[in-house]
Amino acid sequence: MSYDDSCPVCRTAEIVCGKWTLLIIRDLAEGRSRFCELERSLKGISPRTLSLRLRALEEEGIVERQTFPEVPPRVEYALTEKGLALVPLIEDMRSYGRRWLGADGECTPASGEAELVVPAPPAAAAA
Amino acid sequence: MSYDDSCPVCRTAEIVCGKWTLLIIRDLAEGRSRFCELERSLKGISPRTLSLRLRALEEEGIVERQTFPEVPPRVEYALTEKGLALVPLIEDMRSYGRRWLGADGECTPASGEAELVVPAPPAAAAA
DNA sequence: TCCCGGTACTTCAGTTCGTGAAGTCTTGCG
DNA sequence: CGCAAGACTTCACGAACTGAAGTACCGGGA
Repeated sequence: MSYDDSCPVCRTAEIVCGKWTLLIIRDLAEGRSRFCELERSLKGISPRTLSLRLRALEEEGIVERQTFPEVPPRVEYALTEKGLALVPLIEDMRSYGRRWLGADGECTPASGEAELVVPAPPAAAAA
Repeated sequence: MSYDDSCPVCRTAEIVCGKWTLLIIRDLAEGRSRFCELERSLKGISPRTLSLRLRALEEEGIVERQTFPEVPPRVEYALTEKGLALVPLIEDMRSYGRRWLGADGECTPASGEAELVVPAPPAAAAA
């Protein structure tokens, strides 16, 4: 891919810059998820791309895959520690999008967001 | 591109996920730069891609382009405020790369890094 | 005089990446 | 039987990215 391997920004860019990759991680940051849930949440992704991304992310050790031997087979994906470490990146993107791109949708169930980021807003800021 | 427009993460992903885009911003975060400097620093980028990215980034209001009517014509690119707001993202990527991908190179002239983060080195450093 | 080098690109042909639609495999249900 | 669910593959096509080459400009050296 011709990026410079010794540069940490390049290395991260390589992982992160496939189309949909960051969005998959954003979804998984909310909790473990199944293939078809991701497919539904990432409206517009092709199953081929989702499959490819998930596989690559698994190889990188960013997501973990767990198969259940049920009868429509069930597979769940979750972030590893290495994957969780990307969440601050996502949060930066979220605030950037809100501040500079005028995007204010939730796009994720809003459940995890508070947990993940805000430790405890100092009540003073509001006043 | 089929991303969800109301989602801030998606919107940012759209901007940021072209190959090289983040690296261009990383370079520009070190200070204004010319086309051929970027070309040299981003070893392996094709001039076409660089040109395309720079143009797109300009349209987005992330970089500013300034032309000097000199005799080999000179063009300089710099981050706007909207572009500078992406620097924390780059810094997250840098620490992620260092911590989780074992990449410890500098990849940028090392000059800017300190400038950007440290407000003013105590005069003792020079002596 | 003619060619060279530097800068900022554009054009071209070819490869890789991502897409939508459709197909695969398994078993439970009506 | 035939469809449904779930997790994918396969296929053919278009978009993105690539390397090599070309364009336009002019000053300077052989």
